[in-house]
Amino acid sequence: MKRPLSKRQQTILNYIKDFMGNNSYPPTVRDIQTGCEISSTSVVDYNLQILQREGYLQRRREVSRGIELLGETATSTLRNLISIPVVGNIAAGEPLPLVNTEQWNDTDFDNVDLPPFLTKGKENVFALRVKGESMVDALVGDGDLVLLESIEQPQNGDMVAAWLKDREEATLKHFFLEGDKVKLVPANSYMQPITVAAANVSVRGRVVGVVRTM
Amino acid sequence: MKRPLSKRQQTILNYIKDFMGNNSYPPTVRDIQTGCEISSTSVVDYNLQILQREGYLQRRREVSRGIELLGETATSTLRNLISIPVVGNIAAGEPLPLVNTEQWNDTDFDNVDLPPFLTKGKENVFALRVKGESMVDALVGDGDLVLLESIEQPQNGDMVAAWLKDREEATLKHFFLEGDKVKLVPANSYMQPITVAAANVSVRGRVVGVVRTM
DNA sequence: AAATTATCAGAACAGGTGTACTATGTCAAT
DNA sequence: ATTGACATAGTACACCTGTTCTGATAATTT
Repeated sequence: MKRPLSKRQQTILNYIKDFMGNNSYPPTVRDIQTGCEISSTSVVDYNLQILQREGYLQRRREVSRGIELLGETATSTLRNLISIPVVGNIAAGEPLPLVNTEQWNDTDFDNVDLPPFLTKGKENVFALRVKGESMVDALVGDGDLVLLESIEQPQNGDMVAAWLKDREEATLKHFFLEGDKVKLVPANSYMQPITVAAANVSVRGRVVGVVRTM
Repeated sequence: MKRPLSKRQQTILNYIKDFMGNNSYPPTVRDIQTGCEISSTSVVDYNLQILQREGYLQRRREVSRGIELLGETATSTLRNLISIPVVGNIAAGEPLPLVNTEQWNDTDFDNVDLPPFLTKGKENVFALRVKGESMVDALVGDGDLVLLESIEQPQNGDMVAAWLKDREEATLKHFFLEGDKVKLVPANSYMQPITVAAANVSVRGRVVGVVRTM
């Protein structure tokens, strides 16, 4: 039905959302032009036409800032919500995606809009979509959204998203550094902790929340 | 503190509110002019300056439609979060609280503000705070917030919050009506389903989401 | 390779839009 | 009647802004 959007169209759409979140009025064509570093207003107009044709937004002809977001996009624009990029999946057999913070505004990703209390007001929060049932021992199921704070070094007790190099396995566990070893404790206390060499663990982020819809 | 507004200023303020309710972008000076049947743009500008000075709105100079409503006006117009009452706890040994829908607005409860996608846009959604580890087989842990839609009769397959009368136990399970019996299937497929008499089950709501912060 | 489509670049135009300026009117206090 | 603050009118300007046009480039299909 809906054809996939080009990268530039994604960028524009996310810029509009971001703009309206900050400003309470929509951007002009030229706001979008400079904001997305596009060389011509006609390119913006061209892509806005496509976004309109594909049903992502509505435009009022000849009306300045006459852009109205449609669908889920609309509800998300408004304030009090923090837009978080869903940068990839987390699954047992797949490596955790590594994402540069700089890219986050470049909007190559789907975004979810969440209230601030879920992200603790942190800026550097991203989300991973859970695939499969491999995280049930962390009380996280298939399709759940895991909110991760990008951090340098986890504190003992933090729940982290970790990649175990030798097992080639992603996991969500409580993190405890014990010398040159790391003890990983499942949230579900019925399960056993595991202990591995610190060099074998690659931590991608600290879990700050989990969101499930059904 | 705030001086009373003149009739014309009231008219303008209401027109702006009305306009933004219909259009998702603020009006221009000339929109206000014609909408309020004012003969000159300078009159609009003059009164907008006063409305700004008195704190009713904010203007961005040189920006078309650069009007931002302040105060209660703002939050009421742009409501993007849905306020959900946390009506009580859900724990293994405690009965599920029974709450009248009418009371929800009466703010006897703590509220959480969530984005609409978490509540599927339903009106009759409330939340329960999970106490204890008894719901781990539904992938729900201590402190999680369970979002429930108040419903008449669950559909087969819905995850529901149910009270088992004989066991005096609250539980979260997938619901299947099979004749005069009800099969309750845990989300965690490693656990076994249970089957009980339909008369023994009291369903309080359908689970539409789970939210966890840590 | 050729043709077709999708996308981008640059410039220009016409009308939209915030603002400034001057003049006039209202109305209460002096 | 005079004053002075408040309010309104009309007009004009300079910039903003959506749109259009022509042409070029990249991606895809034939």
